[in-house]
Amino acid sequence: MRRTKAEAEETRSRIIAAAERVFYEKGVSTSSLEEVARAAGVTRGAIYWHFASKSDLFLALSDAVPMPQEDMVREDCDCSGRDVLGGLEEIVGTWIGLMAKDEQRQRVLTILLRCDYSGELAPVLEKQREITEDHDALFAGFFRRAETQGTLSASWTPESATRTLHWMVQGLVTDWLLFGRHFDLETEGRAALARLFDSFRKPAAALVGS
Amino acid sequence: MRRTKAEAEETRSRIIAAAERVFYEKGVSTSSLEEVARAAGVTRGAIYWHFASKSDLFLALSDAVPMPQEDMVREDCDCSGRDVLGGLEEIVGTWIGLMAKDEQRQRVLTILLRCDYSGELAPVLEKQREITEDHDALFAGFFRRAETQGTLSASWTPESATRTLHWMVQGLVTDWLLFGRHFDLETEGRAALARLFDSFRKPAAALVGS
DNA sequence: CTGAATATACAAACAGGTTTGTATGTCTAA
DNA sequence: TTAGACATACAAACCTGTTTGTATATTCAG
Repeated sequence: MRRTKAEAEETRSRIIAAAERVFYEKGVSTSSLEEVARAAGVTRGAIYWHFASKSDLFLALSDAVPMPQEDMVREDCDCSGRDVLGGLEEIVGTWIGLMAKDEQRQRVLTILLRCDYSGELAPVLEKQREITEDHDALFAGFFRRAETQGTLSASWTPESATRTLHWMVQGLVTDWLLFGRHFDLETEGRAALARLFDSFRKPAAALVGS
Repeated sequence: MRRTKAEAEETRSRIIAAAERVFYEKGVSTSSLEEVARAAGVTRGAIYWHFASKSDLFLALSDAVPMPQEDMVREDCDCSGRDVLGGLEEIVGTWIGLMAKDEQRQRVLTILLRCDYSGELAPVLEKQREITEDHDALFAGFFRRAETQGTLSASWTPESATRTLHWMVQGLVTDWLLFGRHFDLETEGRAALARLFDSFRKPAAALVGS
């Protein structure tokens, strides 16, 4: 019965994959480790060998997929050039496109959105909060640079712009994931982004009075 | 032990109030009916007399507080006058102010945001979805009227404006409720609304070039 | 290189607590 | 008296965490 290390690692990922399916279909709090085990073709013994508890497994699952800002951070330096706002818009738009295609990420994010964080899962929520803070700090940096450049409209502050952008993207994705993907995420998302960033930008005085 | 009708009705509402406290503190899935009963000063027998099950109690709790659009709908006809966009902004702003003050509503909404809708609670989510749809339809009506009036900026359609407004308000309130009310809801909310509606409105050509 | 010793990677069984739903008892307002 | 409004008691279903068993990889002495 003893498996090789490679095989053990494979059962571990099989368990995570099974948890993804089961949690996605039945919700985290309502599904038992027995169900996950069956879906993975193992017994609860295997799960308890690889993970300390259900919340530990849940944590591993949420770690298995990169969070938004981890994707976006990479692009940070690329667009520090001239058009800061355009660069940020492109970064966010790219991420939305990524989400629209990656079904695994959609499932995991859906699980994270639906689950009840009270009790054992509280630390996961805390982690989410920290991630969000880093995320916002990164965005605020962009807007501050735009402000310095003079390209940010006077009616926005870097902080308010960050928050509004954050809220809109979160609302967009939440709406799409929780309510049955009833619109085209990338198209709608990019269009909404374009309009929002249009309001971020200083009005081009030259074009007025045509 | 037999109570009068008025007393029984009071027991019922005591149970709901207790459920509100317990669910808010411990989360829906992690708290038992025994805990709710203790918090209400009764036994589970009383709960099972008034409610068929835990999800039934949960449903009653979510019905106990009016949902956003039920507040806003009342104001519908008042502002159908001249400044449609200003009227809508005022309606939403008023509702945000209402939320900022009503602690019961804050708790119930927080419970609804945190809980795991998979399984027994699925019908509640469906209800939420329908409410949201009505809500959006109402808002879209405003924007259509604004479009007819010619006050809606050409870069927005009634639908896109509705969605963006929806996402922003939802993001605003979610952020505020789930992450410890770390900013002033009414101030930030009204400011964000003002900026968003500023971008909804047609640019005032007369003011340019001063 | 080889076989014994040991650690691994699970399966299976066990013990225990919790929670749910229900059935029944009981007191009292109507 | 009777039906309503509970309290109490009970049974059954889960689910979790732990323990035990065990076949097999690894490892390491010789």
